[in-house]
Amino acid sequence: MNYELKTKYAPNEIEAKWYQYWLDHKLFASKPDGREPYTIVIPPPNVTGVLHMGHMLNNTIQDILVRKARLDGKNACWVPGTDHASIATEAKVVNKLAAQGIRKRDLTREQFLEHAWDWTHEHGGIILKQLRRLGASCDWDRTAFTMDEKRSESVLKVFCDLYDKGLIYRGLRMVNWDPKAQTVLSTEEVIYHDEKSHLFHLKYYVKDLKDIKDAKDLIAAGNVIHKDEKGYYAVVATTRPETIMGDTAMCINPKDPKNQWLRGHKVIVPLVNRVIPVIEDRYVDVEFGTGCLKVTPAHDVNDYQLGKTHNLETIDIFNPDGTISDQSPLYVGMDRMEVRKQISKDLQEAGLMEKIEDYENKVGYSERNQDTAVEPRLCKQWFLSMKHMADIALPPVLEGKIKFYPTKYVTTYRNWLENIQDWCISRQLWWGHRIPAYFINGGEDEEERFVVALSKEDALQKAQEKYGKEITMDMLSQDEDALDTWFSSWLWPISLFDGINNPGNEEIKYYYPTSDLVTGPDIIFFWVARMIMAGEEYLKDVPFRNVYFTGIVRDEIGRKMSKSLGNSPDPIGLIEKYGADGVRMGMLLAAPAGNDILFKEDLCQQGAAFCNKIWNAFRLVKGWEKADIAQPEANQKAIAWMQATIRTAVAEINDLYSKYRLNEALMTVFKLFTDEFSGWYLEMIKPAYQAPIDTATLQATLDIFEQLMKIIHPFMPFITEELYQHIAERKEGESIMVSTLELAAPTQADAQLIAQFEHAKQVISGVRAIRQSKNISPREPLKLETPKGVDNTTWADTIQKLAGLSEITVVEKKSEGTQSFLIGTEEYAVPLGNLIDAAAEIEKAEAEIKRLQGFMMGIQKKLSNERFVQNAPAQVVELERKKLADAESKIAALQETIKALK
RNA sequence: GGGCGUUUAGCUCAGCUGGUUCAGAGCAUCUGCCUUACAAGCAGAGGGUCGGCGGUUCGAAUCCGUCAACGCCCACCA
Repeated sequence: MNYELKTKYAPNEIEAKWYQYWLDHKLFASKPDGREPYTIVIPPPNVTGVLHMGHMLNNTIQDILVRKARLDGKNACWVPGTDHASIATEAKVVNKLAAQGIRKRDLTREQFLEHAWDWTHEHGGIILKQLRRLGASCDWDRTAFTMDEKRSESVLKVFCDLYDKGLIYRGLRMVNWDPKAQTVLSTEEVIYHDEKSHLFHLKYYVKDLKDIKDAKDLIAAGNVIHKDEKGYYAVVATTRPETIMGDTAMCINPKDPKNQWLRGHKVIVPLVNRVIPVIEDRYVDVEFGTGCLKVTPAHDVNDYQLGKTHNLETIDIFNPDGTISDQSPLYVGMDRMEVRKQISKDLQEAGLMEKIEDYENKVGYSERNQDTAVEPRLCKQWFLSMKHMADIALPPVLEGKIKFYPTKYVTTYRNWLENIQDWCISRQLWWGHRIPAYFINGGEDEEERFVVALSKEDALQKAQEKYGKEITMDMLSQDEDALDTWFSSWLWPISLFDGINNPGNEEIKYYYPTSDLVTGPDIIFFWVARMIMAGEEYLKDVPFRNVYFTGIVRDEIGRKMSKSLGNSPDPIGLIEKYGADGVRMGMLLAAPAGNDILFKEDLCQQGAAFCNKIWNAFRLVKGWEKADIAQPEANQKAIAWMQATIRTAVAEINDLYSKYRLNEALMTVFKLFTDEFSGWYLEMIKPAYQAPIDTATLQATLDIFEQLMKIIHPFMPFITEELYQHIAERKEGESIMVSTLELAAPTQADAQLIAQFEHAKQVISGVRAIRQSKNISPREPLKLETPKGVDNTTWADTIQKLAGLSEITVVEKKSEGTQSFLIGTEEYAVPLGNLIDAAAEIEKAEAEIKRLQGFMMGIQKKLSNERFVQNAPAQVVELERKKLADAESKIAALQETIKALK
């Protein structure tokens, strides 16, 4: 074993080497067996995406959990894959084609899909390659894609099944339209932003109203009547003047005293000159604006409702791309946003604008495409009825069959499910799963005549059964639309194990339900909730037992990381700079469970420093010469203490894992290695310069080191593998990854041992503090006087070694010329002769006495309070008395010191 | 407009069902050390009226009320 250990840890080659080793030996692979399964399905990233910091955090956490499960002896299976991300990917392909001068509309569906697949093959999976750099221990042989054969088949089967169950229907609804992508979106895909805009007050002249005879009475009754030289008019406040071409009514509240005078009249739409009725509906808010609402049934959800109840005409004035259609008498072909500016001008010039106010309102944008406002649009789409889904998805979360971390998301989940709307699942896109519905061409109602079937052959059969034998294959044409991406993602935990196509197969039985899902709270509705629905619907069981919601990765001043801000570091660059282990630690240190993470690059530096620490600790141990000499008792004790410390820390770490408090677990691991092992243990057993170490201690230390590597391994897989391989001779294919760590639970004796050594640490630190304050070199030996009546022997050798003492003596009374320190009420003294600065010491002692006196006063006050003594538990009262007594004896000791100094 | 969450050291956060000298950790800061594993290090030190106010209690960072600031989610008010 001739490994060369350099003084600095160099992660790059080591990481590449071990990742390849793991791959070569298929150490990430999982097959069903007798062990307990531990399953995670990756939240599939967009197939053509690149790794960003959010992925780094998310996948680091998953890898930690998976590696920990392996070390715990479970059969861990982490299934990777990618999502076809229909809108995002289609947009990318459209843009790429546009750059080449090709327009989507000039291509056939088949031609376009060919381009899309080319793009997917070219860029697809880059992100999965990047995950390998991070150390992700996915079972790559299982890599799936939401549009591969098995997943596609699953999606179509589920669609047909839900249609047959009557849960999927096709209907005309007011939906959210993205004019740029030219597709509908589900309500969840619309993000609302506050926007500074204007409230335009438009004049709608009242038709054929020359004079109001009882105007005085009306005004007295509270009416607000507008009139100018051109006649009487109503004022309508709107943020969207460009939609007036679609106005088919004006609405007032029947109870609104201001607008009683308008009842039964007709008004004239400004510029358009269309005559529309004044209708009455209690929906209208009397307080808003003038209480007059323009009604545009084709372009507003509420107006659509009004249109339905009042039987109004619907005029769709927009083309799918957001330009004005020829249904409008004006501005045909102009973009809606341009029209808003233009019509505002035109209205003002025509004297039809009463005023313009500044106004802040919310405007919906596509979640995928944040520069184009979503347009409400009336069209026919496919929907999944959600009532049933909500009913089956709510109980498992409320009853705790699925646990959310942090738990606050249970409320969010519940609120959403209790107010759920039907899910619009069709998209006017080509990149995706094409809806398996076939329309029967010909006839007036061809839009209404369709069948849903897995294949065209099945469709024909169904069509003939439903509509008659005269239907032929030629008459069938498949729906042009594709399904919402999430309609495939929601099956992910099932379809990865082929549970739809092949129900009850060995894999789905073994791996499902999966164990943990690690994802962001932003997709709780899109994905998490819907997976629960699909799981309950198709397997009658939850898809996962725990959901850990990570925070959003922000920069150090709290801004969300984004491409446009340029505040997102390149993850691969970070890995190259600090090593994957360093970056993993850096990410996690900043990631308190359930909070957003404020990422700072220094944290990676801290991670890299920890690697170096581990590396050098190993160099030390590896450099020792062993000799066949007796094991000193102090070493035996040190080993026992270190083992007790490890058992205790591991118990704590396991508890933190179980609560997904991984950052705290990592911190505990870090302190265990840095402080306890490197800072104390190694110093305790370290042989004198060039002296050999006894075999027993060396072996025990290597064993401890190996345990520590296993404890650290989930967090830092690479360096721990490297050192695991150095610690002992390993066979080809052996790996820390598939080793196990079995430790007994900490005992009472462990706790005692640890407490005992904590005391010894305080003695050592006390002496060191004196050295520091007196500027005494650590190499200059000192003496220590310890009080009688305490255990001065157990750790005497160690104290002597680490505090640099030549002797420890037990004294009745400390000698002259010493500087002392207190541990509890015990006084320890270091003889320093003329190094003592009496005046300074006295001053310090007096200050401490003063502090203690104040402390005592507080306690005395408490104790003299009868109600405290009567009501507080005896233990608490007793404790206060002890505090008082302790403080008293401390003061006595200090006074003694002062006296001696004088 | 509704709901949820946060507020503890310069920064990021722990402090469970009120009571162990309970005010903590890591980082940062300051001081001293190139002590042959590590200066990517070691040793030591300083630093907070626990967001404000009020209440419950013998006792509150912890429970209750209220106010403030910040953040998130949901909602059809033009």
